[in-house]
Amino acid sequence: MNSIIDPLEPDTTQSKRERQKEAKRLALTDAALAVFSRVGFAAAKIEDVAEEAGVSKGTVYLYFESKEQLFEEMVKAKMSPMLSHMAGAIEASSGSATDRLLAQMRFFYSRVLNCDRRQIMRLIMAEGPNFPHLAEFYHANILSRGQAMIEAIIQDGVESGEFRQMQGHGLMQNIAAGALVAAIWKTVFDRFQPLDLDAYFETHIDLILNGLKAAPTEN
Amino acid sequence: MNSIIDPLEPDTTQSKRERQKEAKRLALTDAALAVFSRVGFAAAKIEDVAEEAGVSKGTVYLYFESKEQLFEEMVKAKMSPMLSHMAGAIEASSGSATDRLLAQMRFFYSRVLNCDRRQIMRLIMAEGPNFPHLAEFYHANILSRGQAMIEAIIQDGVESGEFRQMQGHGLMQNIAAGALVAAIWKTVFDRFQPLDLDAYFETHIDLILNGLKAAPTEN
DNA sequence: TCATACTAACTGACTGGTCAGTCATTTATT
DNA sequence: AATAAATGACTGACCAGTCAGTTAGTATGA
Repeated sequence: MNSIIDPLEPDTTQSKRERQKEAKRLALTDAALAVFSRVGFAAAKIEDVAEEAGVSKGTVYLYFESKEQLFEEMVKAKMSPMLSHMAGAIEASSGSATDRLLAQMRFFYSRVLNCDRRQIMRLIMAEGPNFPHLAEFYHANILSRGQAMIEAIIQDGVESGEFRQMQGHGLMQNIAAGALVAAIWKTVFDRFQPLDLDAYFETHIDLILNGLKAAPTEN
Repeated sequence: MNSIIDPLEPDTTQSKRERQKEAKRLALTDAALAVFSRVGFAAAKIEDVAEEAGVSKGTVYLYFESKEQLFEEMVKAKMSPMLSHMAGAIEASSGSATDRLLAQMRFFYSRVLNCDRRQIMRLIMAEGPNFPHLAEFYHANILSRGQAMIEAIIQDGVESGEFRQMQGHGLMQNIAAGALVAAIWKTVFDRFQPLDLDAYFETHIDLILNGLKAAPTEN
C-alpha cells in the first residue's frame, strides 16, 4: 500500500493521495467525454460531469481551471494513445505499402471508430471553430502526422510499383474521409439507417486500394 | 405601385406587406445561417440574429416559434434547392455513368461546398444528436435521395461495363465522404493548412473513378 | 386628394430560469 | 495536530422568450 513495499516500481513512487488524484483526473476526463458527447460543449453542465465522475461540482475546479480547459484537456488525454502509436508507425516499415496502409486503417477503425473515441472526432468538427487552440493542436499533432504517415506509405508504394503516381493535394483527406464519415454516421444517422462498420470498412479499403492501384496495362 | 398596374403578374398579387414579410423571413434565415455557422447553435444569441437581419429581437418571434424552430427552418430553407435538383437528377440520364457521376459531384462542389451552404453540413454533424427531427429530415430528404441517385448511376455503370461490381454497403457514404471532409476542413482547419477546393476536387474524382473502374484485364 | 380609423408589424425593457465559477466549511489523510 | 482534498450553497452574468406600447401600412369617406 505504501511506497516502501515496492520502491523501484516506476509509478508507485506516488503516495496514496497522488494515485487517487490521478484516478480522479481520469474519472473526470472519462465523464467529460461522456457528457460532452451526449449534448455538445455548450449544453453540457459541469455538475453533470461531476455527478458522472462521482464527485461534487467544486472538485472539478480543483482539477481544471474552467469548462473550456476541461474540454481541451479531455480531448488531448483521449487522443494521446493515438499520438504515440502514430509516432511509432512512421518508423516501422515492414511489408508492402499496401499492407502498411491496410494496417493503419485497421488500427484506426478498431481503436477510434469502434469505441467511444469516435465521439471526439465529431466534437472536434462541431466545436472546432469555437476552440482555435484545440483545432490547432489537433491539426499539428494528429492530422499533420497522419498526413505525413500516409504520404510516406503512398510514396513507397509508388516507388515499388504498387500505386500509381497521383498529384497529392488533399490525398490524405480523401483517403481518410471514409473513416471520418463513418464516425459521423454512427453518431448522427445510425438510428435511421444502421451502418455495419465491418462491411463498411471492406467497402472503404476496396475503393481506396483500387483507386490508388497502378493500372496493369497503362500506356 | 398598386395591383391594378399589372394584375396578371403571378407574384405581384401580394400586397406590399406580404412581400416585405417574405423578404424579412429570408433575411432572418440568412442571418441565422451566418450566426449559427459562426458560433454553433447553443452559443448563438437570438438578439445577434435579429441585429444581423436588421430587426429587433421580438420580431424574430413573430416569424419563428423558438430558437430550435428557427434553426430547423433555416436548414430546411437553405437545403430546398438541393432537394429539387436531386429530384430532377434521378430522372435525367443522358451520357455515360462516369459523366453523370461527375456531373453530380461537380454540382455538389459548386453549389454546396463552394458557398456558405457548406456550413450547414457542419451544423448537421455538430448539432444532429440534439435535433433528432432535423437529422431525420436530412436523412430522409437529402441522404436517402443522394444514396438512391448514386447507386442508380453505379448500377448503370456496372451494366455498361464502366464500373466493376462492388458489394454496396456504405458505397454512397464512401463516395461522398471526400466532399464532406472538404466542407469540414474548410471550416475548421483551413486557417492552419489551406485547402484548394479545385485541386482537391480533382484528387477526389480521380481516386473515386479509378476506384470504381472495372479492371481492363480481369479474369 | 386628403383626413381618419383601423390593423398588422415591430420594438425593446423586463422576467424567470439556468449555470459557470467561488469560497467558507467539512471531511479525509498523514 | 496539521494539512490536503472535497463539498455544495451561493452569486452574478447571461439570455430565451414575453408583452404593453409604438410605428407603419391600408381601407374608407368626404
